[in-house]
Amino acid sequence: MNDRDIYRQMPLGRHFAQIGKLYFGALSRALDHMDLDRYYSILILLDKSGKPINQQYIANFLQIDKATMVRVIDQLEKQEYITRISNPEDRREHLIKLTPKAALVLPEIHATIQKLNAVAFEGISSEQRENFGFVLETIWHNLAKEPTMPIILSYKKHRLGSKQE
Amino acid sequence: MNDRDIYRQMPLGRHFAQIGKLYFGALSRALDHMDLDRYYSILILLDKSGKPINQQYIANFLQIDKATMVRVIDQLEKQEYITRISNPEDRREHLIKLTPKAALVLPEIHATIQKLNAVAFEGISSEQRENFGFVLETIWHNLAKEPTMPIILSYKKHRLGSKQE
DNA sequence: AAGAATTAGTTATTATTGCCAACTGTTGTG
DNA sequence: CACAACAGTTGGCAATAATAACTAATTCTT
Repeated sequence: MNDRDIYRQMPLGRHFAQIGKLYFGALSRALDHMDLDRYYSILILLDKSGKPINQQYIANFLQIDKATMVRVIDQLEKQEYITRISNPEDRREHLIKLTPKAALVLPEIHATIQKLNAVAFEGISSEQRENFGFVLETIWHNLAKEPTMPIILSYKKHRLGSKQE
Repeated sequence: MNDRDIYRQMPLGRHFAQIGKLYFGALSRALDHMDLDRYYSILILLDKSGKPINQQYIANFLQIDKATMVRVIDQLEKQEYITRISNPEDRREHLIKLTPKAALVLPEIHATIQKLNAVAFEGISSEQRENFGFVLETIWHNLAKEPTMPIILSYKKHRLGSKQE
């Protein structure tokens, strides 16, 4: 069996993981000049939601546990991309709101993602692409029903200066 | 915008990562009774290759660095799934060979993966599935050409007993 | 054929991550 | 009013994989 065939025999999840890795590597690279490490997703979520949302909601949406979320929010707040506002209607909640600084960088983030998506889908017809999206969602649904072990997933951007092979 | 629409706006890579996580969670769960933590992939690679291969080759194939590979191999060797053999033709190399114990568990691993793949693709026509595979490979190629930051990806199985939400 | 460069593998060190458990303060429920 | 449930916070921890520096074996250079 040659490499290509063996590759096809690998567990499906491995391909997803690998591609996810490639994608975030490219995205990190393209947005490297921002001090944002990763967590673009949080800003995007807030942006698209169009209204302040609390931490627990974000954590659920992004499938991160709330303790981790606290630290991410801390970081983003320190960098002045977001602010915490205590919700007067439920003082347990902290509503997270985008700052003007975030509004400034979001267009570039969106544009970069669009561009990267375009690269990813190069040579693929819009029909195929649509089908792909459908299958992706279906797989997600199918697997979400399966019993699982808790799995820790981390995408960590490495410090600069590490060599590239 | 509702959650579903927002989800669609998230970076493509996020979906891959998430699905990869689900997949490995389910796989780990299904194969929990084996003492194999993860690294099924190495056994599969060795199995499909049909011949002993050296560590560097495995590391390249699975995109793991060689230092990490040493530990994985150590672990698998201790558990007697593989053996290291010094290659007489190039004594720098250690050829990795599956043991009878590995041969014993491999059928179940393969079967479990097949079953899980079947679950994942439930409700998807073989045509769609084929198209999906094609798109996946294309995306991989497209992204592999992009400049990237080094990204550390880890899928870590958690100890038992942790609660599931 | 001797010395330099490369390669496979190893070890030690290190930074990072994101989980869990335990805690505080707030709200809802009986 | 007591008790449960919930949002957020903090500390501690286990796991991971990367880099760098090293050894031993091989190949390349001149």
